[in-house]
Parts: sequence; C-alpha cells; structure tokens
Amino acid sequence: MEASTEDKILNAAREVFTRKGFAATRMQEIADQAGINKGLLHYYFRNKNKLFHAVFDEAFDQFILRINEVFAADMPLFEKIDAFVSQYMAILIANPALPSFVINELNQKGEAFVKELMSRKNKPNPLPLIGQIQMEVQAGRIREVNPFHLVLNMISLCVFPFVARPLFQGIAQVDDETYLNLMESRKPEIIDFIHNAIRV
Amino acid sequence: MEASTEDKILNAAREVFTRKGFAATRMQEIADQAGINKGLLHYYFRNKNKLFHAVFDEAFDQFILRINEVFAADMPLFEKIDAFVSQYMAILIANPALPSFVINELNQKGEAFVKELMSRKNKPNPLPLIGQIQMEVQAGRIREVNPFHLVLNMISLCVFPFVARPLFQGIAQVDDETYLNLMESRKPEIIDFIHNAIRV
DNA sequence: GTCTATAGGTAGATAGAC
DNA sequence: GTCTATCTACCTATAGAC
Repeated sequence: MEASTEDKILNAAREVFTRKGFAATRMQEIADQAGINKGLLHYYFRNKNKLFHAVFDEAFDQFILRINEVFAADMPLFEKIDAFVSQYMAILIANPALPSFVINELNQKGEAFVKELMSRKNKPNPLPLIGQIQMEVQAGRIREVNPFHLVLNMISLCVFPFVARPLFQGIAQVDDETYLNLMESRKPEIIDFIHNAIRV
Repeated sequence: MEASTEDKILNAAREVFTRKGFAATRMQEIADQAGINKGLLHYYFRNKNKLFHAVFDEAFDQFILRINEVFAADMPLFEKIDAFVSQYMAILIANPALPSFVINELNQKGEAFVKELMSRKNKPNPLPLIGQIQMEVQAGRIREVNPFHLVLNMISLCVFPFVARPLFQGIAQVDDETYLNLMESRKPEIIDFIHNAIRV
C-alpha cells in the first residue's frame, strides 16, 4: 500500500518543518524528503505558507487541545492531576518534537500570528480546572495554593523537558532512547511531586 | 554619550536575532534597527554567522552559567532552592526573551551545533546539587525523591512560563507588564510548592 | 498529475568612492 | 569608517511540455 502523493508531501513537510522551523525550511528539502518533484508541492499546496499551515495547525491541535479534554473532565482533583500527567506525557513521549515546534513558531512568528491563531482556533480553557482547584482550597482539602500557578506548574513540569531536550541531552550525554525512558520514569515522579506539594 | 557603531550593531542584532531567530533575521533589518548602513555589518563582523555568534554566545552564558553559581554554592538545600528560584527568576524577568531565544536555536540548528557548543563552553553542572539532594534523602531530611528529576523540576517551574509566554499570554489576554508581574508573584509560589513537595 | 525550465525577487557579501 | 552600487547565489513560484 503506497502513500498518496499528498500524504508523502505532508509527511515530509511535517518532518522538515518540525526539525528546522518555518524560516530555515527549503521547499527543495521537503521535495527531496518526499521523493517527488518540487513543482508538485505547489500543485498540491500552492505556496510554502499554505503547506506550513497544514502542518502547523495539526500540530497545534495535538499539542493544545488534548489539554482541554482532561481539564474539563468530571473527576476528583487528584485523579484529574494523575490523568493529565500520564496521558499528556504519553502524547509527548510519542511526539517528542511537538512542543518545541509549536512554541518556537509562536515565539518567532510574532504577535499578529498568535492573535490570528487564537481567534481561529479553540483556545485551551483552564477555567474549569482553576475553578475546581479553588473549591478544593476553600473546602480545606488541599493547601492554599494559587490555582493559576498550580495549573502552570502542572504544564511546566510535563512539557519543559521536551522543549529543552537538546540542552539536557547535551549535558547528560544520553542517547534518544535513554532520554525518552527518563521521561517515562518521570510520570510517577511528577505525580508524587504535585500530590505532596498541594496536600494539607 | 553616543554608543559606538559596534555597540549599536550588537544592540540591534541582539534585538532582532532574539525576536525572529537566526534563519528569519535579515541583515538589512539589523542595519535599519541600528540606524547604520548594511555594509558596516560586514565591516565589523564579516558575516551573518559571526555576528550571530557574538549575540548567541553571550545569551547562552547568561542563560546557563548563572545556574552553576547557585548550584555549586555552599549552603543548606532549602536555602539553595530559595536562592536559585529568586535569583534565577529575577534574571529571567529582566530578560524575558532569553530562554526562548537560546532554546529555539538549540532546537533548530541541529545536533552538530549543540555538540560544538557544549565542547566550547562550560557546561552547566548539576552534580553538586544532585549529590546534596541524595545526602538529604539518605539522612531522611527530605522525602524520597529522584534527585535528577527534582533538579529538572526546579528549572522547569522557573523557565517554562517564559518559553511558552506567547501561548499563555494569548490565552490569558494580559499585557506584557501584567505577565511580568505574574512572574514576580510566582517566585514565592514556586518556593512554597517545592518545599512542600519534598519535605518529610 | 508529474516533470523541466525559468522567471522574479531577495538576501548575503564585496568593491570601490569618499 | 561609512556610504552606494552591484555581484552572485539561492529560493519561491509559475509556465508549459508531456
């Protein structure tokens, strides 16, 4: 079963854009990677921008929207924290280059790009989780934490090791497989860390 | 007191490279920003790569090496955590674009770039801190945490909100000043969070 | 749909006047 | 040291044959 030309292009574009970023990516490199002619890229996607958006929008959804699912779910706070960490870390381990791709482009494309994206896409919505945390604090079931910062902490602990991966991997001198194993062992470590940080 | 031409170039290059990244930066834009002629960039720095390295190496040092100072200091663990968070957050609040610049380039420039950098520069050395954590665990003075992950947690909690700033600021709909105030209020919040997470 | 050839524009770098 | 003008290379995008 051979992939269609359009899929070959998308697969190649995903790989190259993710690795080099929009500005450093050359249409020629995508064509080579896909094993097809450069002209075909324009036949299927008209220009570099449109091809980029096909790749980026998909990555953005994967990176962002999964968060909402867990945040809005109807379950006790501690369970929700566990579910978020283990499910989200699993997504990141399966797609380790995703966060840096999305975040790099958001940083480099400028304010207008971010604003346009936010208006076009479903934004992540941390409010259900923040409300839930507030209630737990008021009921005295967890420590007095700032709910906004707690949410930020949860996300930071999961995502940052992937964004800063070249740095940490360069320092620790470990190969890709070892690093991803470290991330796997990180799941229970993060869950413990958060539990102890907020319990009364 | 007028800045020298070389300083004008460096200031402009810092601003543009930091905002757009190496690949998207145009020598013309740096010249415009500096209010000088494009040819002068080559007179002072010969080519784009050399100018970039003048800016990047400085940023890398600022971002990385300050960590070592605190990590290697001779003080009790809880004090050290407090010192790290408050001092490092202060650096980041004063230079909010620093982490994303360094991390983006490390991600996009590829393995050879990172490897060359690591061999040329003093690497961050977390070993003194990791050793100290191990001793505290063995003495039963803190909970049984994995020292490697604890160090990773400390850094993640401080740095990630700056790397993902466009995302969070886009979601929270706050202006630059408000966001930096949030980061200021974050210092004690992180310190509390870590203390509670590791104390027995 | 897929290829080749090329147009059109832009960026980095250099030459040379002042 | 600083400027203008220009070279050369490359990259996106299009035109047109098959």
